[in-house]
Amino acid sequence: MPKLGAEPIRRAALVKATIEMVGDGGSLDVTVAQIARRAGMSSALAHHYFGSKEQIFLAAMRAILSIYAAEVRGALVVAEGHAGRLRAIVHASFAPGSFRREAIGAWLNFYVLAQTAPEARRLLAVYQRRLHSNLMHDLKPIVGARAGGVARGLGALIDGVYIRAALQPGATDRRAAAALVLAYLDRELEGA
Amino acid sequence: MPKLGAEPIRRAALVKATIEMVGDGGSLDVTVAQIARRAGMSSALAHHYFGSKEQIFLAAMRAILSIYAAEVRGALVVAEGHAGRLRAIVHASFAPGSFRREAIGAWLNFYVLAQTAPEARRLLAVYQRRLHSNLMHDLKPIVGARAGGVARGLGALIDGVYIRAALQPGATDRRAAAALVLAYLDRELEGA
DNA sequence: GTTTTTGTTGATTGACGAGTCAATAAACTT
DNA sequence: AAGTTTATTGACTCGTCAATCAACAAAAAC
Repeated sequence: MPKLGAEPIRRAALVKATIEMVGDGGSLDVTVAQIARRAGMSSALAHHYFGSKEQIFLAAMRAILSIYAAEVRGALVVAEGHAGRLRAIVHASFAPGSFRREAIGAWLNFYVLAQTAPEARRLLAVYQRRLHSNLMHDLKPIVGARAGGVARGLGALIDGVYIRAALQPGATDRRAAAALVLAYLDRELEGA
Repeated sequence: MPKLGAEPIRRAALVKATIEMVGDGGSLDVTVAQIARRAGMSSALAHHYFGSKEQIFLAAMRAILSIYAAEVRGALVVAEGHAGRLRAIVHASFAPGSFRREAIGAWLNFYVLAQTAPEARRLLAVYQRRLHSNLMHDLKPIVGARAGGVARGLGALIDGVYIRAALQPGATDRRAAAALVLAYLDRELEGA
């Protein structure tokens, strides 16, 4: 059966399966065997490619974060003006690629992982810093000294909407979620 | 050693230890033995009083929610006017009783628990509904039709601030957190 | 065509942890 | 004083799961 060049395919399959299982199951208590089974291989193979369960989780987290980062980059290139760029960042947070049931569920669980696994914490910190600096870049010219507070508010609000979405499976409307955050943004930009 | 009437003391000690361990450790992966040890008893006794680990967690969650509920009630009796009551609700969310490191950490983890344990989900739903209806009660007279959106925004923002606080141990200022949410509220109430 | 590299798994190990149980002891009841 | 209820634990069971290993298979390299 050994088709050569299997490694990247296997890794990707495991990452995908991990996100699905963690997101759907709503818990980090998934066994390597379950993940491997879903990805169509033995648990031994999963260990072979990733070395440990933690590495599998971290890879899944990296995947989610990089999808999100790509979404933001993509949205920013076509956006115009400071306000437009800020809206683009918000929109990216609720783009179909990131705002799916499993991804949201996985996200919440990775938050928890970040409390114990230093590497997960680091990844999350990178994401948060990048989001913050992206926001600041376009907020400062518009709202000046208030930029810091607004950026923190936006970040917290996005996370809050996410966490709530994770708990209302199905009842979560992407557009409504985005609209809520955009309303906050517009209000803060009023008269600027 | 058997002092009679130990049950309530033991239960309380276990609940306290659970919140501390889950909050500090940042994970639901604490063993009953660890919790019991911290509470100064054997794991067998913990099982004797609670029956299962899940019941211990649920009791801890109930304790956190009831502290919060009491905080809100207390704040509401002295508040005056719709806007004052809304501010009181926000303040209660960041009162020293609830906004402590372990409590915040535990909170985040109970969110995760709610994804898998139906009873935990129910408790959380009760809290969210109560918060929402409290907010609506005083928002409707001021902002009318916009009340629903504002209430959802406030709820999400509070949760978001909490989740971020859970990840920045130490770096979390209670007042700053409250101020952020209050700023949002004030902005929504502007001109009303 | 043999050796090496890559892919793959079943079986096993070793640890850990939830929940049970039997036994012990102090206090309360009668 | 005998019996009952409450408190308490050490030792044990039983299951689960991450990680390892030995072995097998196919492709590549030599």
